[in-house]
Amino acid sequence: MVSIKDIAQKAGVSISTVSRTLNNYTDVNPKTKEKIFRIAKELNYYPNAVARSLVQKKTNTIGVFFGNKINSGFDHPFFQDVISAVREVVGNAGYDMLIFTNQKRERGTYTTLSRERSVDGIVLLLTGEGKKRDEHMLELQESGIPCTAIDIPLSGVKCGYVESDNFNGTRAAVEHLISLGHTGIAFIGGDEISKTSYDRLRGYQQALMDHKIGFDPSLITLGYFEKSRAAEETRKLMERGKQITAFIAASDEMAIAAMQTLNEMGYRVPEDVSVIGFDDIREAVYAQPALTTVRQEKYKLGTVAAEVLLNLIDGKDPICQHVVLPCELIVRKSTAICKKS
Amino acid sequence: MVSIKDIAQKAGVSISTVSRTLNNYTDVNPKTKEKIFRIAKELNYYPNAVARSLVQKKTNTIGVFFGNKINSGFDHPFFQDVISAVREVVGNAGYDMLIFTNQKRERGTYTTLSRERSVDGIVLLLTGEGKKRDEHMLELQESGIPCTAIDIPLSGVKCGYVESDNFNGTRAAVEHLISLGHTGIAFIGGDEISKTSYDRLRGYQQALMDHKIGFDPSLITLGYFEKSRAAEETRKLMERGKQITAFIAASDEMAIAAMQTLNEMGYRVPEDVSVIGFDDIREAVYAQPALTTVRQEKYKLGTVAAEVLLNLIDGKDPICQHVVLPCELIVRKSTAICKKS
DNA sequence: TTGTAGGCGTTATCAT
DNA sequence: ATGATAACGCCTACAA
Repeated sequence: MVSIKDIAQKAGVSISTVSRTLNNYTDVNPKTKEKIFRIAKELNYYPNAVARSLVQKKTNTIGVFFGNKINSGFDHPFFQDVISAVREVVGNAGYDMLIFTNQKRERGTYTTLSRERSVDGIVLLLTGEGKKRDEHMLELQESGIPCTAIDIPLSGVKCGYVESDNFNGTRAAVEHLISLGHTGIAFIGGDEISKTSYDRLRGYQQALMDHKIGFDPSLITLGYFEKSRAAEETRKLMERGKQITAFIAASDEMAIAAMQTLNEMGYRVPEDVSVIGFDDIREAVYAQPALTTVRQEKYKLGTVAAEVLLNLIDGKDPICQHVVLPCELIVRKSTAICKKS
Repeated sequence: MVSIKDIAQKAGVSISTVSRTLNNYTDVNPKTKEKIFRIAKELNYYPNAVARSLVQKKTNTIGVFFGNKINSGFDHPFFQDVISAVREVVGNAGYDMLIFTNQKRERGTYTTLSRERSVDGIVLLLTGEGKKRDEHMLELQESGIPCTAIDIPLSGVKCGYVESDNFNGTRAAVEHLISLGHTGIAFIGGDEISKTSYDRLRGYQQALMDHKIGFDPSLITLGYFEKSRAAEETRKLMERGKQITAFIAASDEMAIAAMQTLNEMGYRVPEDVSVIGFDDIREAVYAQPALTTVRQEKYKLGTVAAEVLLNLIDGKDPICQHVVLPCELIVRKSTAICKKS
């Protein structure tokens, strides 16, 4: 490995002169400057980012935490667009992305791992249990490490988070069903720990109340964003003999699972039962029938999360950042007029 | 930031003793050992990976290069599974993953960027032009940096590459069509620079020759793995009035584009024209009709690429590594018996 | 304009 | 069993 020391030696100058030259300082004699650049090229020199980071305390690296479970991170249909957007934004700002994948660490928390690696900021892309606001999350918030998350309410001077307007999202979904004459609307929620799940449930309840329908608690269930759970809950609900003519699920994957289950049970979608999802993942278009759903602006979520993070790093916005992006109801073929009404 | 120096001071020992303790050296007094661990915890100490890397010349980091264009890397339906597998394997081996996203570097080649970051090894996940064996690729091969690629024939002591058996893949696809009575089989290839494209074309030609059908060069065209190009070529081919009863495309995305175009032109798939793709991406299942295709073991490709890389890093396999994985023909609904035969 | 020297946090090689 | 001390490659006052 060739270092600035080698260049200095060959050029007959000190290493500080080389360093200044390579970093485009102005106070360097044009002649020596040129000489140094020439030798650097001859020797095929490239700077050592590790050494530089050690002294500058800046790695030009954004850390990314995915959940460790399957169907999270790269596998997750929702995060694919998000991470792609993050990549674009931080890349243009001069950062590389470090994905924390090392499994050989026992004591690792978001904070310790980030500090060990000296990343300049981090993005949290977590699902399910990972979203719980546990001690690790609290530690992170107090750490002072610039961080942004999708869908996780982080508070702290160097924290930000971005989410969709989940409340009005499901609300619009319910309104759509009501306008089609539905009143027996079941809800397959997410979990009991995430704000996302909570807000979607609230939107559902609000819409029903707005229209004086009132909600039957027995029509509300949890699918934990898993296909199998959603399928199971769908079956249970239908077998209970309630007057259900429509389903709203807190994710497209669960909605698709619900449609499949309904099909297996002999119900036709949307003739017998309407179904609405949430997210608008790619599969939604290809589903049979094409899924009516609430679209999240996934790419935008990632873009904003990255931009907020960059601001946090640059110290531009010391206040807590919370951005809510609008959703859009995408009507496809899985919803129709309620016949029983 | 608390360092081993601080611990040493508080414990009344030298920094070397602290270092030894923290790295679980045996030759350290149990008492002082315990004391140091206690203080380390009190002070909330965590090691600085950057400093360690500087002296050890090992970063425990695998670099990943995606193409910079859209529809590559995270966006690419093919690479999603591949990268997910890579992540799994290198993570279990104790590595984190650095995605090279920084766009603020002009002079960056695979080699210089990798050296700057001192990554221990790299994975190349490139598409289209990125796969060209240009000077950057040659530089990398001679660099001695452990690297593996998907679909790019790398040669060099520290290089490996993994690919599917593309030749026999398209060959099986053609055989399937021939068994259905087709003889007018058009081929929408990839590009003229990648080995992948070349092998798939060869497989197509071989199968035709094996069955004494002979191939009409005018039925062979290039779609460059782009939907729009594939659609255009499909239209051109059909309008030329040749006796085409089936298409084979070098990717599912192109095959789906071909199906759409055929539909627009008034042909029914598979009744009038059969279509086969390559890859078996998720969309293939949802396509209308569901696409018959040649499946690549995407997850396996990533697993093997990562494993080969780890061996290369550990110096276990100094010889050039080239792994070819079998493909499997997945027959769905886009192929049917040829009526005109 | 250039050189000297100290330090970033860690590991590693010697002694002791 | 423990402590000096010298790297690792780079940056940055400060001095000249």
